[in-house]
Formats: sequence, C-alpha cells, structure tokens
Amino acid sequence: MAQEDVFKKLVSHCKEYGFVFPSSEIYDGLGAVYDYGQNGVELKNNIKQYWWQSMVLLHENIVGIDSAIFMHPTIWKASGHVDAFNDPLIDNRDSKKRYRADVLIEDQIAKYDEKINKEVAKAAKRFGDSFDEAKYRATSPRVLEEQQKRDALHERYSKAMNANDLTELRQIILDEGIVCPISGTRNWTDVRQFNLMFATEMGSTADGAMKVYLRPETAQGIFVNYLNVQKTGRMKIPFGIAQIGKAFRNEIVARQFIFRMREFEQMEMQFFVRPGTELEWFKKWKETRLKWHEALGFGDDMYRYHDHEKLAHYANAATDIEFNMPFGFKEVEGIHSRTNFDLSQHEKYSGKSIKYFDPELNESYTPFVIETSIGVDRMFLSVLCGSYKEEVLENGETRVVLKLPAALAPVKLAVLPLIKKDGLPEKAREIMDDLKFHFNCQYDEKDSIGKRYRRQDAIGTPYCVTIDHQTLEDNTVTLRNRDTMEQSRVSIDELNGIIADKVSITSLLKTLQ
RNA sequence: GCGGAAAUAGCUCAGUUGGUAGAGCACGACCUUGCCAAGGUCGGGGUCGCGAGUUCGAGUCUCGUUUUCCGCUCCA
Repeated sequence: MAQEDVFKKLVSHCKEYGFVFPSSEIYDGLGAVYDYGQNGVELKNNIKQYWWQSMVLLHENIVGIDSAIFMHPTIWKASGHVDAFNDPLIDNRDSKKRYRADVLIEDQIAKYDEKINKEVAKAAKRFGDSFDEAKYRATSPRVLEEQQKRDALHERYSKAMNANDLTELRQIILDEGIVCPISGTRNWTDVRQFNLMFATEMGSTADGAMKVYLRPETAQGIFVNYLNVQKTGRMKIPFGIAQIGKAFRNEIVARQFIFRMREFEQMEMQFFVRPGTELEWFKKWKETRLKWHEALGFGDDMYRYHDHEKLAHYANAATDIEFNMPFGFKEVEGIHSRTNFDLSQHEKYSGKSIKYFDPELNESYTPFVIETSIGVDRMFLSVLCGSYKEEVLENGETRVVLKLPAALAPVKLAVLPLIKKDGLPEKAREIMDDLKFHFNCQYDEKDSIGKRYRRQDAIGTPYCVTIDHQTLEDNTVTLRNRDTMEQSRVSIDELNGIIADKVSITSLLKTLQ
C-alpha cells in the first residue's frame, strides 16, 4: 500500500475512533484547527506527561513554569517577531510568484531615479557642467516631469504604507503599470498583509485599548521569567526551565492534518549555560532528546537529525529531530543554540538588567541558552504513524491495530465478560472497581468477544481480560496481549502486579536512565 | 495565495438522458451463540457541504461560496 494511502486511512481512523476531529465540523469546519476526542486527549496527556517527567523528574536542575498566553506586546518587538513577519504580499496570477508589494513599488521609484539621472547626465554633458551642478540646476522639462512623477509616487506610497492601506498599494502597482518580472503581465491578486501573529485587544476597544498578541511561541515566557525562577528557586547555572503550553501562528498555508495547525501546543525547555559552553550542551541535549524518542520503540531508523545550514537570527547552531512520517521525514523537535540573543534583547527593550551572578566565577553575565522545542501535536502524529498497523492474520483476515507504547495508550485494560449473563458481568464489574484506581480501564459486554478484541486493537489497548465461567470457580481470568494476541490464564489478584508496571510512564522513564 | 480534483448516513461508497434517498459496515433493543470483526428480528440516523439560478421538477445541469485532498508557493 502506498504511504499516502496509509496516511489517509490514519486520518479516517483518528476520526472514527475518537482521536482527532476537525474543529467546528457542523459549521463546515475551521481551517487548520482540530479538536482532540476522548481517546486523543488521553494519548496527548500521556505524551505530555512522558515529556514533563523526563525533564522535571529526571533532572534536579530543571523546573517547570506555566506562563500566560498574553504577554506585554514589547516582548514580541524584542524577540523580533513583530518586524520579521509583517509584509504586504501580492501574487502574480500568471507566473504564480509572490512578491512584497512594497519592494515592487520601491523598485519602481528606483527606476524613476535612474531615468532622472540619465537625463541629468545628458544635460551635464551638453552644458559642460558637473553632474551635481546639472542636478542642482535641472530644469529641463523631461527631468522635471520625471521628478514630479517620482515625488508623487513616493508621497502616495509613503501615505499608503503609513496608513497600511493595502487596496491603495495594489492600485499604485496597477496605475504604475508594474509587471511581473517573470510573466511580464499585470494580472495581480489583492495585496494581503501576512502577519504570523494573531492580534487582539486588551481593555476597552473604545479608546486606549492595547494591541496584544497570542504568543507565537512559548519560549519568551520562559526568558522573561528566568531570573524570577533562578532567584526564588536558588538555581545555579547550568539549569533549565520547562513549559508545556499553547501557541498560535496564523499560517498562510496550513495543511497535512495536525502537522501544521494554527493553534498548537509546544513542549519547550530552555537550558541556561555559561557563555562559551553552549556548544557542548547543545551536543548533549541533541543526544538526550533523540534517546527520549527512541525509547518509544518505533525503531531507531525512524528518526534522523537534520542540521540547519541557514541559521535563524538568534542561533549559532540548530538541528531538527525528524520522524519518518508517511509523507516523508518531517520535523518533530528542534534543538537550538539560541546564544544570549533573547535575554540581551529583553535587557535592551525593558531597560532592566537580567544578568546572572555566577558565584563560582564571581562575575555577572547574560547566560547562553540551549532550547529543546517539540510540537505536542506533531509528536502525537508521529506516535500514531509509528503505531498504525494493518496485519494479515492466519485466517486471511486483516486487523487494524494501534501498537502504541503501553505507557501512552489511552486505555490500558479492557474488562470483558465472555457473555452477558450467568453472573459474568457482575464479576467483571468487581474487577473494574478494583483496577480503575490504578489505570484507565474500559468495560465492554456488547457483541462477540472477537469483535470486542478488535475494537480494543483499534484504539491500542495493550491488555484485555476476559471473565468466563471458570472465573467464578477459581478466580482466574484470561489475559490477552494486543500485539501477540496470545492469552494466558492468571489469577485476579495478580492482575494489577502484572499490568501496572508495564503500562506506567515510570517504566518508560526507567529505560532512559 | 495560485492551479487541479472532490464533498451523498458515524465510516466506505452506489445513485441511469433531471422524476419519491440506497447498500455494506457501524450504532440501539431483544433473541441466539460463547475466545479473535458470528446469525436473526426490529429500530434510530441524511433538507445529498452551503447559497443562488435554469426547470413543472435538481443529489444529478450552471454560477458563486465553504471545506478537504494533490501540486506550486510560503514556513525566523
């Protein structure tokens, strides 16, 4: 089966079995926004728990925070987010190329300047003047005409830019007869402002309301709090701060199911180190993070590093951990050496010193930062892609099974009375009432036993126990394994001991040590 | 954003030159059965994505629109 088909089936499977639903579906949906269903939320919570515990429990020098989604707007000026993504863009329908509208117009202004200079040069030659003299005295009708045109255009353009008038920008392009350098046509779309950040207003909208943004990344919440945490937690460098939270990006093109969403969740850890040691720590976190992924058991060949050659403005080293999705190797996690860019910027824009005093060196400095940043939703998708299997059984039938790592499975155990009479349901309920305190159990008495096993396979439940007539006599049940489909007879008293350890996050964490 | 394709029940799909909305699976109740998607009876569920237009009559034809998929483009 082609990989794309697998992906399509996986998307259907997610909806059919309560993992992921399109947002606002009964209103035709909302682009690139998805909701997690009853099984999806369990899987997602387990992923978050696995990450959080691997960071905060296993590292004495890493603590967590939970910062607000709204932050002071100047933070996004300091971080570079406001300037970096605020361009008016226009497309040419024939060449299908996209241009910055302001750049097109500025090029046009430059063309007028060229013309004017040419005319001036001619005049200079004619009258034996120097170029500057000629320019100063330029009075030829041609020069004046071009100058007027240029100045008019410049004024109109500045006005439009200041007013952020996109319709006017487009009109200027049309009026000036600007053509696409590739297609040579004037078949332009509307001008659109692409700002990556969602904005809203805080306070009364009547007047004096402050424009605030929904955070496009969680990292800044850590940076602006790092000194609070360091001081109140008596943290010594090197130390880290972890955070899980929602972030929002107004993506131009958001596709590929939950891979690129407009509202998404990040798990970020910013690690503060002494300047000069950052590349050592970068290397260490690269390795640590890959191990975390590999511990899930999907196979080490499903992952690879992708080192960045073109670095972001804040980084001096960067790599991605990619997972082999049905649509190719795709970034799931980024590990960046962010230098002291963010902290320095916040010092500059806030005017406050946020330097760390290093008691060992007896000096103050702005720490360097190693960031590990993973998309929860991408992680969720990679786990599902790695788990989704269609197996051909001995009898020739196919079963769909999610071979989820037991610690991540939404339901750990299904409790199934073989038939729904003769006191078997009552006995099953007794077992449920005992085990439900230890892990997530599901009771099912509907349909044949085989059908119920398959239903549990489809949501990735690692274990099923079946209560039969023998159970009433000797207090034993059959324990069925999802992956091997093998059954063994065990005592009810042993159940918790056998299952609890295998399905706990702790068991997964221990493999990291 | 551009181009192409698609949208009918929870899922997968059928629906003839325009003439009363269908199947399988899934779901609910009851009966039967009893360890890997069993059988029977009955039942619930769709203004055919949405909005116009043509027509006596539109799931079907036309236009618009929304959403999804595939390419391109974009993605500190």
